[in-house]
Amino acid sequence: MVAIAPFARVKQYLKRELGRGRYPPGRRMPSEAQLVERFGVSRMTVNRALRELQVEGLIERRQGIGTFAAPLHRVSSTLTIRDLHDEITSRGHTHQAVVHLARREAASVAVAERLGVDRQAPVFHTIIVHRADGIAVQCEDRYVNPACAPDYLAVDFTRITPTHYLLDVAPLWEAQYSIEAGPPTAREARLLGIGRREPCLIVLRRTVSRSVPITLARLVHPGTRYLLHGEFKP
Amino acid sequence: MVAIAPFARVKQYLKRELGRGRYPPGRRMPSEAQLVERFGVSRMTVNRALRELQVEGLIERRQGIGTFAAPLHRVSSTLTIRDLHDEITSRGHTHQAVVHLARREAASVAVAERLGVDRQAPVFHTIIVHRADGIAVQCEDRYVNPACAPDYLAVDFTRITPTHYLLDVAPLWEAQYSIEAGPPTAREARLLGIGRREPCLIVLRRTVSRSVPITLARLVHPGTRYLLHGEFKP
DNA sequence: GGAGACTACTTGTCTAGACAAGAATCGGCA
DNA sequence: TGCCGATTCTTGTCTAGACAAGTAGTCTCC
Repeated sequence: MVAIAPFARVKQYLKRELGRGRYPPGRRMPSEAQLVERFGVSRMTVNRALRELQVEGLIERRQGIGTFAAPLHRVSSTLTIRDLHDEITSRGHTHQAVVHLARREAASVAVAERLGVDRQAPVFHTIIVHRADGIAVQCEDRYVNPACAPDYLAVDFTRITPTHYLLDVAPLWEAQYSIEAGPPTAREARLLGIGRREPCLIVLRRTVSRSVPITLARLVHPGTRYLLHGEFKP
Repeated sequence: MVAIAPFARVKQYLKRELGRGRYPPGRRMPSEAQLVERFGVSRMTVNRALRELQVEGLIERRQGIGTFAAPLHRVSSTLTIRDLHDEITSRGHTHQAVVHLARREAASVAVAERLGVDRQAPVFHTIIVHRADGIAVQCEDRYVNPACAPDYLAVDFTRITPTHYLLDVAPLWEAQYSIEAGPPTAREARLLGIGRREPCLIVLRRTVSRSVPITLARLVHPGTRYLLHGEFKP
């Protein structure tokens, strides 16, 4: 396809017009029929262009009403969370994991509730510090539901990260996460080799597969040694 | 459409099989022709299902070769950054903005470089503290390229947030951002009414519209009063 | 043995037409 | 006036067929 595909041409045109401010948020955009006529393509082609723009959040469509420029006052981008091992090694650094705890425990009330198990039921608990070129960049404190990964404790976490292993065991999942800044706990500060008052980026993540909670993770990164970054591209 | 649409049925089936681990990463998946036969639908319908799964990152497709289960060792979600005003008021809180600085300045070397203007060229600089129910939740330190928004300083920022205004002036843009934890500057601590050692969530954002840098922003949130949250849904 | 043509299979895309369903408008009728 | 149905416009979806283009294997001919 040396020339640009028709559906892409329609898309490009509409994007450019949106970028020029021709369609401010809420303004009605051309209907499919109008675009069919203007570009001399079939309706399916126009429909695909519009559907993709809708997925990208640039327009809103309502059956029976029409197509409208989306209010761009929220902007979204895909945030990719990669396996930490990949992330470190792909930048040419060496990754090393030190296991400080890996055992079966009785679930506390808070853990039991969020992990969907009974109070005092056995759960797996690991604490692993990840280092890039010898420098501690993450303290990973994780609880795992044994029902989902019965062999979790047998994994050699110096070679396979928990994230990686859990993705193999439970391929598709959903997760809720929050990102905040805060101080490390005393133990985390000691394991990371930082001061107790040093600001840390703390990610809390709860992972669910087919309605069954799999794992709770608290990922603590020393603020000066780690940052999330990303890019928006409408 | 009371019954589920055919393309969604195909999608759902493949998602379920992926979730059950039937197609581990890299495994070949059924071809379009096979799915057409199995579901008794047209190829366009199957194609749409597969295309959407591809966009969601669940499968990889290569022309001439076939369709394959994607390696799920990176997981992505859409991170939505909303206008702070919307975010606060939509939760039933009141939003208040206090302008602490709004003036024209000569660009420093660092600002000039990142904003794509000459050194010492005039740029706009605003410092605004945003409060939710009277509590400071963000200190917004922003530089704006005058070429993109000549009337920037005339805006009443107690009523319209800079983000909102800039989105109106330059509708479509790209942004790079980074999120880290760190201490506030002395001035930020004073403006936010927090201690100098209190951990803060710091977002740095650079926004570009059609290759022209628009604005640089440093958004500082007291760690205990703000958190980003989100959700992955494959 | 090697090179090139041929074939089969894959995904990528487009077309013209069709029906369904949601929403607004207009006309007629009580 | 007020209500109800018909019409029209919109998006949502599906179909059957078509051609293009990338890949891999096979077959033939030199």
